Amino acid sequence: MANGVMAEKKAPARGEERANGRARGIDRVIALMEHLHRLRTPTRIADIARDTGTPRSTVYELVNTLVEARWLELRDDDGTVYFGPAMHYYGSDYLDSVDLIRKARVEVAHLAEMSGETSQFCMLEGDKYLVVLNEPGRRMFRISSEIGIKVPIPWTASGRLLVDHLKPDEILSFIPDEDFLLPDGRRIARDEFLHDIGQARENGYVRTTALVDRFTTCLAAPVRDASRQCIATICFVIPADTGEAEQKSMIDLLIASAEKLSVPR
Amino acid sequence: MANGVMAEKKAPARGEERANGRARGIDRVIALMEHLHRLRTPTRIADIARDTGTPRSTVYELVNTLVEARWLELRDDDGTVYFGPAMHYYGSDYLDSVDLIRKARVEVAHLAEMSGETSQFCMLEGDKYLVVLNEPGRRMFRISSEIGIKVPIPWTASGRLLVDHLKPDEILSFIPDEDFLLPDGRRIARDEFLHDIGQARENGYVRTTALVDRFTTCLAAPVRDASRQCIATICFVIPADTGEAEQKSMIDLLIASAEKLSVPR
DNA sequence: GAATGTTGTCCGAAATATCGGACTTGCCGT
DNA sequence: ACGGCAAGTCCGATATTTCGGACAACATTC
Repeated sequence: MANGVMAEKKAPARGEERANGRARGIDRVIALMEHLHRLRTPTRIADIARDTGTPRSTVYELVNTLVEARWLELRDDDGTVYFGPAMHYYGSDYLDSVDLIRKARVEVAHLAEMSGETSQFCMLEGDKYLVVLNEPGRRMFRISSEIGIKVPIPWTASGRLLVDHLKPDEILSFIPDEDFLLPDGRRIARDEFLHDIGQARENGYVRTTALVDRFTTCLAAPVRDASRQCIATICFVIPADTGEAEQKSMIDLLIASAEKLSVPR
Repeated sequence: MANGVMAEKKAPARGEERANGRARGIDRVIALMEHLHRLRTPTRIADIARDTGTPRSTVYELVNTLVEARWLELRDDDGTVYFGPAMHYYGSDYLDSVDLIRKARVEVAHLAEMSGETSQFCMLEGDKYLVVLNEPGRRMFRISSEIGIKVPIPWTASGRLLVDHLKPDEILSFIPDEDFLLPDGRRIARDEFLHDIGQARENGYVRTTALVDRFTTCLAAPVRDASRQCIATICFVIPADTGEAEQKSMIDLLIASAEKLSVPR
């Protein structure tokens, strides 16, 4: 295998499995795009075929079609493909069409510019947390964006705000058990997690340190809808050794921005 | 017709026309997405069917699939569909994967924040100009983004830089005749256009006023590759009555940013 | 330089996705 | 209340797309 890509799941087409291997082109394409998004790197066609369980001849056929439409681009001359400009155009149309996100973009950009630190706008999708907007700061100590990548709720500061409308037992049944296990093997205690959530609601913000990454602190503030439910968060991702005074003033910035995005009380 | 959408072209599937109306699902989907991007507004399914020349039952079937994959979203409860979050995720992956664009994002954001005015990053696609990145200023006097929308080269300030590696006769044969006709019916004189281009190359920037829009001025500076060819531009879109001193300092900002994005001489 | 593996193209067969049209439901104006 | 129109669902037939496998062109290894 010339590329370090591992088969992830031998994705079974999409939706329901079909008895024989045959699938619609559109379902193959959806699987292909999801696969590229998971890998987040230009990928060779043969690897796509293997890892998505799509016949090789079919992938070649579809990739040709998609490259022509600029949904995909051939990269580097090393026979890899990745997303093309059309995805950016359609994605921009989406961002502009959603009121809250359009406003959040201004806030996130402003926060990142003001502070020089990475600022994000996050929401839930199902029982997972994900980054919707990411504005790298001047420091930019994390290069690869994680936009649209699902992450377990307990791994994140924002997650502690996004479930704060649920009762403790609802929270624990909402979040899958395995999501309390951090990537480094540590396990987040359920009662501590619930305690954090109560604390966060009281404070109007949340801070976590060294959760996913040993040297990173996250600061987050809640964006609330008319019913005071937290529908999104806005946050900073900063080095853990940032001074307390600086952190305090960043929290104030966050709360002000979050307030602007929230439906007025 | 309950919606003000006009049939644009009765799009003939994609690629080559097929004798009978039958087409692949993937080609139908590509036509559908391009259609939404052209309209840039949530659209009813029946209208999509009519305007793309796709059978109604087929569109319903495909839209269901795409909504499930979050490529599309049902909007408003008024039965319209538009792009969904997946497009944003894939589009972000694209932006992050292209070196020049990733760097340009920082510059454009910075310029918009500094000046409070709308800043853009533009490139050619075929013989058309298009906006790749758009950061609205605080003023934000133009709401709808035009990201990924093809515009005739002569209509734009940046266009006068993007063709400056061609000889005069090459330029005139590169740009379609009808592209010299402005939306308001005026026609751009070819020799004036060529003169502008020469001037722009000499100055290292270009300014246009009241081209597409009577009250708008555009300032643009060239991003050049190793062979000194202009491969992109970075620009401001400002009210035409902006003071000269302010414009001058904005031009300096532009040139500095464009220089940073260019391959060093 | 033979053996082995990888990339990309091509082709015919068969399984099936697309399509047309019928049908239901709901809305609107008269 | 009624007729006309649009939205959305459903179903069977058939034109077409997917798929497997063969093949050629290169690259890599021993």
